[in-house]
Amino acid sequence: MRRSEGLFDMLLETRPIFKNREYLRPSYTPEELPHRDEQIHQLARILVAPLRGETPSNLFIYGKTGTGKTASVKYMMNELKRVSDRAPRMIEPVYLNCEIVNTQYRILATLANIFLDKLRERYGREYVTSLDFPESVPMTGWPTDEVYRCFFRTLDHDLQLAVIVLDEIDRLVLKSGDEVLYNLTRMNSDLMKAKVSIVGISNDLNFVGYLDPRVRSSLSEEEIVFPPYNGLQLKDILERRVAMSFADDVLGEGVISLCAAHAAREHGDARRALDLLRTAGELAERESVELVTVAHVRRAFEKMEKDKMVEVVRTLPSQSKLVLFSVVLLTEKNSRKIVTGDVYTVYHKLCVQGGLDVLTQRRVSDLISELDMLGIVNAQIISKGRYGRTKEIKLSIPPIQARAAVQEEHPIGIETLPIPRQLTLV
DNA sequence: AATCCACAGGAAGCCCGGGAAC
DNA sequence: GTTCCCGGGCTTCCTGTGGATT
Repeated sequence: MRRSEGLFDMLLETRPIFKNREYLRPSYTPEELPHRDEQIHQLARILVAPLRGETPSNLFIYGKTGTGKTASVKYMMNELKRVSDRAPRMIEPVYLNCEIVNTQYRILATLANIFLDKLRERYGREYVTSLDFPESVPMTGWPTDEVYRCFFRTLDHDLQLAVIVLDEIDRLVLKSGDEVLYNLTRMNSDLMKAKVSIVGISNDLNFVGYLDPRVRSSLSEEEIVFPPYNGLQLKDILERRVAMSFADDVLGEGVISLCAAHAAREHGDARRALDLLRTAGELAERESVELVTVAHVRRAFEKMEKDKMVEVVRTLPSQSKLVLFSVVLLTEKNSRKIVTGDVYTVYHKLCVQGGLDVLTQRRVSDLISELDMLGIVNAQIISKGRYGRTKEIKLSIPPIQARAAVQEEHPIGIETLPIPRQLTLV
């Protein structure tokens, strides 16, 4: 390269890989949803009721991650909103993600605030205040029934239908039980003007089993299942997005197929396929080459797996890190099976060495289960007959990676973990 | 068949921090 | 400031359990 050229010249000379990478991000809601016609049809059939003035049935949607559930529902929400002026009553679709809004209180408070805002939009601030409505419901502090009453009153002020979409509803029930759902489904019998319709979205197919029978029957009046995409469908989806997001002729032979194949293996997750494609493109871009190859896809796959894990471990609370580190040490030290008792012994030692609080074995056992759920370790309950019942724990990630992630620099203000270079085991 | 190990994991309750209202 | 409420992390106490051993 000629020295006289500036720093950016080379980068500018190479053709860009992307036309617009936004279309590959999970935040983008596509305008058309290929291979989901049947599901969208069902959705429409159920949600058409409010346009005729009836209350639509409550609805349950199942499907693994990345099968287009959220996208389809958001699409339907837009459509509902668009045609709602033709309906006999106002239709207000509301979307809540229960991963974030995950307690009864928070759900009710969020809903109350949303509908308070809508009320003010319609009638003006002064009128609403004059009716003795609060400015807003605080995100903590009130008794829950007070929040419920506030939401109820706000909602019932107008002739309207609230279509409440609860995404990742399984998270909510797992964490806080089904009391909210019971209250929400029961509302209709008390509301004078307004009506409520619940749309629950769940990744977990067995989820209804956990529900109170009363909630179950009223919530799953209608059900729609989103099956995973197969390899061909994924390929088709990718091709459509590629046309929008990548420059022409920058994808090498087999790139799309490989992305689709990877995702098909992971229960047909379209989101992952798109992420993979984008990351592969970004790797190629960083190398300033003009062609994305299957090698880029392979490296993108490895990178994503590793990033995901490092991030999870890095953000672990320090006690969990210590438990994980105990497993790492045991894995490095010996080949025999690691059980809860071993981990606790090492963990205890680390705590004493570092002058940290020592948690009880009961709690550590829970922490191990959490690590298991995060996919960092694999904990299986085994029975050794006379020698008890315990969890056999294996690292699911290479010990070197785990060690590096645990030992990563801590943010300022958090105490350093007492991680020794060498540990003498008992 | 009875025993017994080494825990699993449920239930209840404590403590603390944070926010709101009084 | 005090009081109330909520949620999260944790402990204490407890009952349950698969299967080798007695």
